Amino acid sequence: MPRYDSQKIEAKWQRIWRERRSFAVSEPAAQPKYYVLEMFPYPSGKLHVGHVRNYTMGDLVARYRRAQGYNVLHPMGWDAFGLPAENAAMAEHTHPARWTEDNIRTMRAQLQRMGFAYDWAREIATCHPDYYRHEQKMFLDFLAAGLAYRKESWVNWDPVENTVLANEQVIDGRGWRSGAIVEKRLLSQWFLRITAFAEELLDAIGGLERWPERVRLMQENWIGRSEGARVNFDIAGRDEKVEVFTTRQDTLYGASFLALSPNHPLALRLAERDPGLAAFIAECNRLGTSEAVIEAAEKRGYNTGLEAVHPFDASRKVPVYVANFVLMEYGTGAIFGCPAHDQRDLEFARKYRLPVIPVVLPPGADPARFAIGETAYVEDGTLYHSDFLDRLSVAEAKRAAAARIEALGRGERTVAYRLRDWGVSRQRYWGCPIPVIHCQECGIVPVPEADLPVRLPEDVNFAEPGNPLDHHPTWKHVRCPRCGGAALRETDTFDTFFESSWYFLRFCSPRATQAFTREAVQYWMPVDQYIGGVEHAVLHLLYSRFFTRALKACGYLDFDEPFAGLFTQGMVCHQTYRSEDGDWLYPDEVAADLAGGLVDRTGRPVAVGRLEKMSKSKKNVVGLETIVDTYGADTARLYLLSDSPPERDLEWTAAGIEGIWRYVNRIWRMVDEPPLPLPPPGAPLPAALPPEVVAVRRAIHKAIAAVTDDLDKFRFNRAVARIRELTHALEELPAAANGAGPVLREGLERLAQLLGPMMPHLAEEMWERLGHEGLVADQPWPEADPDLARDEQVTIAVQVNGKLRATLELPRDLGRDAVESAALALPQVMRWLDGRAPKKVVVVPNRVVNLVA
RNA sequence: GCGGGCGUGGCGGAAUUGGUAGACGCACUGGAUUUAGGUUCCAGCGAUGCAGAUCGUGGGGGUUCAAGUCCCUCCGCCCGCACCA
Repeated sequence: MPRYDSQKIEAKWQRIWRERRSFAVSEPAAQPKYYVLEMFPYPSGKLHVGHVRNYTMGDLVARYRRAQGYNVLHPMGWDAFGLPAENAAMAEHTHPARWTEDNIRTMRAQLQRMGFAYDWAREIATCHPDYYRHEQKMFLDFLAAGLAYRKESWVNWDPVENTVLANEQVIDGRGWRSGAIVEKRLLSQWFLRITAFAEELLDAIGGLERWPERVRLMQENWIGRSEGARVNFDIAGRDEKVEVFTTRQDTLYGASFLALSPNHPLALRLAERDPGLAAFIAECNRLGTSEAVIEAAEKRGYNTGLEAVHPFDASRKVPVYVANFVLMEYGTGAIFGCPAHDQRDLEFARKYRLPVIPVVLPPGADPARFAIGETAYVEDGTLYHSDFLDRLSVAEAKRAAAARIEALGRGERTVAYRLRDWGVSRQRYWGCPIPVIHCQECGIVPVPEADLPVRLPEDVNFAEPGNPLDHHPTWKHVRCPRCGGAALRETDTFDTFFESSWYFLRFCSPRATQAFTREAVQYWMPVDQYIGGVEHAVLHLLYSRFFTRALKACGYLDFDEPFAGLFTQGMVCHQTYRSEDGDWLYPDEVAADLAGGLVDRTGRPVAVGRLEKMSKSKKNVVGLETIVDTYGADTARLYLLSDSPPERDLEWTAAGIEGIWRYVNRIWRMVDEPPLPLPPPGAPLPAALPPEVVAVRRAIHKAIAAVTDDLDKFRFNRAVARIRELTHALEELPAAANGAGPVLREGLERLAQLLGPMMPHLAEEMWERLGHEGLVADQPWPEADPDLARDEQVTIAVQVNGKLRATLELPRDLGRDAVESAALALPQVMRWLDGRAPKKVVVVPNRVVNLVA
């Protein structure tokens, strides 16, 4: 039996699409626009099957919307700056640019072999000066608008690599690559003022209707809005104030201490004359900021000896501590402690024997006997021991206390956010240079626009540790653009999230001399359907939302939200294997022995590990080449779309891909050697068809309706199941019946169209074999005939006392009485009713009839 | 700790949103074709039972003519955030 020659056929259609420029788009067009985008990849080397799931989904959406008549923008590019290129440069003695270009070439070819309908004329790579020059300009505009600034801040510092690490790059307190214990270090860094948009970013989440609930919640939590008050405490005997932030101003009468962050300005000043405090602060700073370190660290404080005066009652004074758990970055870097109503404050108070004063009485509790034990009371209740707040609820007391604070001029209501400004400086070579110059005389001087781009030097040395830009012999030495004196370039580069925060705009006019043209962005944006991994829920997706607003503030564009619809796809997983020595093995290094056990190439037993996300480190990857060479791109694509719902993880198995391959060949046989002669294209259907042929036509139109609905709702696995049902129906078409040929033609044509977004090469080949001239990709999406898509006969479940006893085949929309009498006439029903008349009859039209005896 | 999600055959999953539980597929079993394997075709495939039938969607309880779906409660797994004042 001839097999489907995927290699030949796929290459043929890829060539035809390319020659016809089938997927090139321009704006404006008469049709409505649709922008589909998959999160662009980092060119890390080679793609494996795990990488292409979201591209397959994006391509499905692009081709489907195109068939529906939209002018579809579906671009692809490369998020090309990043640390792995530098690591490779060091390990393999190559240049990051070269390594990156090589990977891009490989991965581009891989994507092209998958047959994705990208407009390759719009391809971009963020490491090219033609791309990054625009973000240097944006940065200068942000700087002028006060949205970028430089400040000293505490960062994770890797003492071996000599660079700042992001929080994500610190694992168990150690650098992810060097394994060195990460230090806190105070460094001057560039920041983007994302907090200026905190409120707006939070409020607008409500309007992101086509975003997953999960992602919206994660962003909400990340921004972390808290309403409260800033309150000033006077320091007794000094002309000094400490401002604290609190959300529990209602519990001020329960205050028993103040705590300052180790990096609070007052703490630092006190430390100058208090060696004990200085030592305590130094120790706090030695500890990293990672989760594990924080978890292990006990709550510790240092009593400064100062006393703070209660804002409502000058006769009350509380001690002032410096405490390791108070964050300088949140609120004001100082808190007041109310141990009775905050668990952390309670633990601190118990340790340092500070008073625990309950001021909120739980409902029904006896004020004379209520006491705090091991657990702080954080629920609602009635205020007591609190002067003017007595007898108020927590909410009322918050309002009253805030009003009093404001009336006394001791503070004000305020809102605090968890969100911090985005530190964008990295001590790295393979990134976009930050376009500023440091001049002894003039301070920080922006690089004049005429001098952009600030290009990376090509002759760099990775042998020395640290930032190659910094120890490059000449690059950083420049003249100050303002005074002309000797000055130094900024040698930090941008965080690579900078590039990905606006690439979707560049795709709209990728060859424009400016970052993007207003017209193109006006036409294409926002992205109608964005597809990517949930791991970017708060990073890239939040940064991009911020960037869009920042660009709007600088006059670049006129909208706020970049992504109207977001879909987060699940990962592709695969079994892991380990050799006797504990080394990971690739799936193709593992074979079954005669007894059915698994062995490696030397015949030694192999341990089967957990099902895990495909990753190079665990070697549980299946190369894209292997699969495409053996089965073709379409088979891989259909596998990635079938079985698992797109948002859930998918397990890749050899048996699964074999199953899809069998199905591909089954479809292929139907067009290669049709079981009955097909009339020429466009031949009309006979007027009168026998019922069994009409049934097949119904199956065709039901499939069209169901698949269309499923694709609209991102239920790709179900759409595949519907298409397989259609395949069955066509196979069962009675060959001898009148009209069988024309109906088979109709069925195969629709099948080709429905498969088009999923298996585009097979679909084109089918279309051609069916005698059509043009491309199936250029055909409009089929429409279901509503009369055929709806059944004329329906199966009605007949229940007696809620249990299924029989089914009835009846005409659709038959009257209640007729359904009831048909049910009552059934012998099984008569038996179960045992001659009695039902007490109650429930008829659900076209579904069920329930007879209650 | 806080927030969210999930739990259906041996497995991935479906169930018109309260109306025939298990679509579609994987694996498996039997048969046909084949020298054989593979492919292909036919049949079977939740559990118990010879059968009529009974039970069955993590456990328990409830609402309803009717519950995988709604409510309460417990159990288990997964993800995110986490000294945030």
